Amino acid sequence: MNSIQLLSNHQLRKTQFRERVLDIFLRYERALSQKDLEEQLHESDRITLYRTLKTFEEKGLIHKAIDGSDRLKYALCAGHCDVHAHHDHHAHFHCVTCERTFCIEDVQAPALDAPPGFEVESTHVIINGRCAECAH
Amino acid sequence: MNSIQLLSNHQLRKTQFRERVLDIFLRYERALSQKDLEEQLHESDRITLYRTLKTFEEKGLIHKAIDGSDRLKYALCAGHCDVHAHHDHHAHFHCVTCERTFCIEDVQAPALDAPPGFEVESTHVIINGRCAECAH
DNA sequence: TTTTAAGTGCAACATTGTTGCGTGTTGGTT
DNA sequence: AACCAACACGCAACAATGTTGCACTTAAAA
Repeated sequence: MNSIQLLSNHQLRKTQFRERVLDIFLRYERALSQKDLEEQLHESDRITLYRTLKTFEEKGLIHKAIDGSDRLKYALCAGHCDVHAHHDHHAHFHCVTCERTFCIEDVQAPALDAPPGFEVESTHVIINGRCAECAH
Repeated sequence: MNSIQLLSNHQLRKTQFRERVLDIFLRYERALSQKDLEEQLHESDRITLYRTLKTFEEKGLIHKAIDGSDRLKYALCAGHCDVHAHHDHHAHFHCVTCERTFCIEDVQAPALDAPPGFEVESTHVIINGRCAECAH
């Protein structure tokens, strides 16, 4: 999957900026904050990036990666999300040392007993700890 | 448990402001954002509140309630947390309609297989959905 | 009651989130 | 190939939130 395919699959216009952003996601394969992206995109407009991420999220290319850090992060969707719904049910591993966040596809959300009357829509699992590089 | 006991149990000076903040937590029994608190505390200093919450969190009176919303929230700890460590392993239910967040003590974090070399420190479970009041 | 370590409140600044608007670009249509 | 309308971009501006420094006040220990 390349950035141009991703854009056309999601009814988005192909622009140089969007391709650059998607290429970074494809290259790093982990959740990235806006700041992470700005560091990779030499010369980029903060607002354009903000709106680009928002659009990508709405169209189902990327999803918010809740990791418990203060900073909002995004990660590429596995592939079958679209403008109607996201289907990412994996866990996010957040390294407390290097602050990087990884998607862990294997972990499923637990079966749960919500209180009576509560309607469950989606669940997220966040794991805090130290990644392989920071652990030793 | 009242606010004065909570403060002395955690080696914190008893001040009027801290008592007011704790009373709100005791009254509402759910996770509250700084803005929620400001609305209850008529006349309060934003910075003092910010530092008060930070201190409470460090001393183990309250914990960050990660709920996937943009706003950081805090909730009272169950009781056995202190300056050394937090021991809150419950789930947080975040209502997508009214934005309120509830601690769900019954749900445990799932057993998990972190990738090789990753050290797990803590896990969080977030449930998004609609609370009893907003569901019907 | 005195002392001092801690808490409070104001000012100031940094960072991030968000919107409006004029200009440039894309992709479909003529 | 040229045109056009919708969309995307980039700048300005503002809002909300996070954070620190400092002077003044207060809690609690001596």
